[in-house]
Amino acid sequence: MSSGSGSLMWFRKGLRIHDNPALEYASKGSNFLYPVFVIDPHYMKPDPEAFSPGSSKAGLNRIQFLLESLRDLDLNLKRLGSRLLVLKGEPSEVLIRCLKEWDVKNLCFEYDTEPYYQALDVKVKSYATTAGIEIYSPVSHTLFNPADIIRKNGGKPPLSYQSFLKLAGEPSWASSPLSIALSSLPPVGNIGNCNISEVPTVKELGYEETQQDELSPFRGGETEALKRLRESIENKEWVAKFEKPKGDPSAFLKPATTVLSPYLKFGCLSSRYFYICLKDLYKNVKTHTVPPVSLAGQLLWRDFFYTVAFGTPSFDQMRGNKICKQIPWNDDDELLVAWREARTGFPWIDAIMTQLRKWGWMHHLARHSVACFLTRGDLFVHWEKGRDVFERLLIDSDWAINNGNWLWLSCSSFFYQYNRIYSPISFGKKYDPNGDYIRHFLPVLKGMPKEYIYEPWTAPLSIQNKAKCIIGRDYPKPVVAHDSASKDCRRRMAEAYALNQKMSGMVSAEDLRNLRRKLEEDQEPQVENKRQRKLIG
DNA sequence: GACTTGTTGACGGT
DNA sequence: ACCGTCAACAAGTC
Repeated sequence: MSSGSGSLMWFRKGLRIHDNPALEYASKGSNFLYPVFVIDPHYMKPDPEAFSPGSSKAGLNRIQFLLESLRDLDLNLKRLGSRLLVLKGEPSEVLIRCLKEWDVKNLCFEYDTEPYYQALDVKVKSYATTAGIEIYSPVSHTLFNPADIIRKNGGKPPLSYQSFLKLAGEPSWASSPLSIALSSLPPVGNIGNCNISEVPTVKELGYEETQQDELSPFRGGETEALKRLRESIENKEWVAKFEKPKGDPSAFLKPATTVLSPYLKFGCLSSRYFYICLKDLYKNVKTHTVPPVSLAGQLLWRDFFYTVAFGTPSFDQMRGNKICKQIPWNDDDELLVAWREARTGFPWIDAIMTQLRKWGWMHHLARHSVACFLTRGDLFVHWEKGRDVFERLLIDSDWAINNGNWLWLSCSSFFYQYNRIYSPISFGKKYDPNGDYIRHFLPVLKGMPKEYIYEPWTAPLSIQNKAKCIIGRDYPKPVVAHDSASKDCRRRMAEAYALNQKMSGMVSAEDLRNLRRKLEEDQEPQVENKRQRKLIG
């Protein structure tokens, strides 16, 4: 590194001071440091056409979470004698302009495996290289470098968690201490003619205050992340006994998991620091759970999906994705919208979708429930459509993990037992027989007795009257009958799997069209979707 | 044979 | 009455 000149620290994810190798490198031996975040209008500007308040890419909750994270980062930088320089525009253009304008010898940013950043990095790196600017871009978002794991596996990503674990082993950095604290940072250099602003508020971005009736209860930022982490690992017994599939998806006053995912997504919390804290705790207890169910196992799941996503072309779509089963999903926008707008008539499903819209977060198993319902369980709608809704509305939506889980739940990849279908009625009931979760997120069903709250359409009219909730007027009738719909989904999955096997995965668009036609022809009238909707709704 | 977490109903223990 | 455990259901890919 050349000294006596400036470094530019480009923040994208990794919105933190602790365990931030790029920031540490940028601050060492430089007289000046330019900590930059570029607001991409594409990601932040209000889009009135979108189906929920927010931009064309992100719902308002995640935009809010990001802004809070940036404000916190700015405060933490100020404590160290620096500040965050916020710029607006297409990120690579803005950054290249900064590099031209300022006296920068080092450009530092956290390496990112997502296609969006890969494409951005190509542009920025190519300019920096020709301008003689040194680039430092370390892997610090995940526990492992996905490229290392793929190399170890002979060029292909592992497709099961266990094989991933075997390849991964212990992370190389786990034996030496991480750099957790910085004592000071070099001052910001001359910013010349660049248009620098403070971190904007949602209002300054053009959002009306009344656009959303209930905002997420989770506040963004590194400070909040570390506080949440401390609170989670304070309870050693809880951490030691943590088993993911045993959590209660209906717990909302005190969620059954840590809710650290949004902080990991934006890098407000270092997954490596989290991992070290857990290892430390495990050393000091008699027994503890192990991957895949343990809390450390959850971090490894994250790395697993990052690795597969990085090593799989067209990971985020069905067509052209080698690990994805080709399935003739239906193109029914009416069913998709009912699901998205929490109008399926299944209170468990609609409550989860309402929590998603209001909080931008729901329990892992709740996500399973609604994802299964939309795709292979009941509605047979394309997983890409559901993925888009989650990607927009979740505050923790992460490209690799979100797509990976949709592939999983739709039985398109990783998991293939399509007979195992979550019941939209009984799955929630076993955790929350009283229906408190439903009553909270769907107040219209508040008065429905617990005997009927998971299937309100079965309540006698006198009960509906007493509950002040007439099904079909105050709350919708179910969009499908679960028994027949799930049976039909199984049939379609079996046919699709048979086709994939017959063609050894090389299913063409025409093959799929033919199968879709065949499935429609074979359909018995009483389970035919459109007619059924007319009968029921 | 290994693979993250379905549903229902029976059974036995508390 | 409420819990955990288990088999049956019907069965997938790598």
